[in-house]
Amino acid sequence: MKVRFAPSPTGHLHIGGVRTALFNYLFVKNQGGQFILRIEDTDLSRSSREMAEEILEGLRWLGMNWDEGPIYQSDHFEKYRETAYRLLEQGKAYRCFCTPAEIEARKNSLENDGEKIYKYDRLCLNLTSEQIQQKLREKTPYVIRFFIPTGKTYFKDAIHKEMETDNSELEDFTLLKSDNSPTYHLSVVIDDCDMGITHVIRGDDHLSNTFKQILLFKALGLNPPKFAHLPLILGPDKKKLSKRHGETSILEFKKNGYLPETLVNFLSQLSWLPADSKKIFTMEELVKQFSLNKLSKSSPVFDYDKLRFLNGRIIQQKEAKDLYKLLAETQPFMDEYNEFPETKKINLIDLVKPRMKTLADFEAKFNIYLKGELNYQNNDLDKLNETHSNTDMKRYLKELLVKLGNLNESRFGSAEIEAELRACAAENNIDAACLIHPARFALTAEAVSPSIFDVFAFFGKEESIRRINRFIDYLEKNNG
RNA sequence: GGCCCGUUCGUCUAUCGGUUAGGACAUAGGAUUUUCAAUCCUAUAAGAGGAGUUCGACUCUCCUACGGGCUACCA
Repeated sequence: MKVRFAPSPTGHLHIGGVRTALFNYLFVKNQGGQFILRIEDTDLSRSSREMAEEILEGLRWLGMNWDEGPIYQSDHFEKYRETAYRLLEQGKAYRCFCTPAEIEARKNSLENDGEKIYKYDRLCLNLTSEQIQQKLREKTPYVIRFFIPTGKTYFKDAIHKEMETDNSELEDFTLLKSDNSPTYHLSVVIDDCDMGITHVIRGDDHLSNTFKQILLFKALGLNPPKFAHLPLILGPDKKKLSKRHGETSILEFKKNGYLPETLVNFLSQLSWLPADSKKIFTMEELVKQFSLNKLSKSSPVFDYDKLRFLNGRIIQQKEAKDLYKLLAETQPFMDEYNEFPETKKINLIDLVKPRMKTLADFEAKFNIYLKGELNYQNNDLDKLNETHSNTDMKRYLKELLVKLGNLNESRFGSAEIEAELRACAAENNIDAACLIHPARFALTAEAVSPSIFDVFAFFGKEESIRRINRFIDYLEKNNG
């Protein structure tokens, strides 16, 4: 068995394309076959090598390694041309000298039986050989059109079941453009055949095209592969998710701090439900249980909430040292922390990771915990003031400083600090919260943090005291 | 306009003629906690509408509505 993922490098690799690649991958690995990567760059003017590279990078990042390729269609132009001319000689295709403008005009104006014409009217099919020779001598540009035979075309789609159309619905589509380059239909059919593709798994947007391609396969005396058309992913607005939806390039997700496992798990749950909806699966586990006929036919909507949820869960499950590596690889802000010891950074990651939804979320924490960028003027302080006056905070924090001062640097651990703090609260006849909340804000300038005692321990005695004093100074300078 | 595909909680989905229509995300409440997150518990919430077939339909058929796709010398 062989499948291919065949993106065209005319834009970024978007999430829909990734899903198509993933389902191809899961299917063929489950079957023990090969996954081939083919770059459909027949439209030279719109394709670029940079985009192709980006597609490869995206697939690699997600862990979908291909067994063959990348194969570039632009390397096979000669073959496509030959095939088109062979069909021409066999009378299965014909030259068309009409310009796009002429065809457009006829489609718009001509009506027979009050019906609007929506197909090419086969004007050039009736050209005599003299007329054709004349046009060729005049060097009139032409395209080669496929002649759609009469009859009906059937195929069985793995997801949509039986498909059928009357060939009269189909247009004599172009095989070879006037610049001698092939159209998509020609190149896919030839390549799918040459590469021995057994299953074509692609988006629903190709469902109608399939009839044309089957006719082409048959005209060439070839057996069409099996087809499976995946429902298209919709954006939150229920429109097809595509480049139009903004930053949907897969690498954008990487940049924004999503993990490959997140995308793979999330995407695998679109149109399919891997056994346990609670579990996070590895690629291997997904491969094991994948089956094409368990896919749903309807279009799923892309849900960012769920994506974030999954990403947060996966971050939590990761070891801090692995997260450190991932951060270093994907998040440029990490460069600003080169002078900090690695163990310190890993400790911080361990401390804050339960609250992180994306790798990018770590940046704010690094700022606060390592760089010490404390901006006291924020809403959190206002909220804090609702229950803790500045005067009280100052007083209690000073008491706390005394207690902390008694602690030996070597005994500055979470449990010891908690004991000291609670003792301090008891002596002053106040709730521990009256110390904890101001302390949290003094250390982080935030109302939310990991366990405050762990935060103390992370900073160590010296830095903890420094930060508290800094906050006290701030309070003294601002409204006493 | 024509042809095609689709339609179960707000979202992703389970069910493959007989279920109190299940789970997950989100939302709300509770437990826990120093805060938040996490975790655990609970709640809210669905078969587009209409005909048929059947003892019985979310499941099969048809119609309508809605959504999407295709209708290029783009893929």
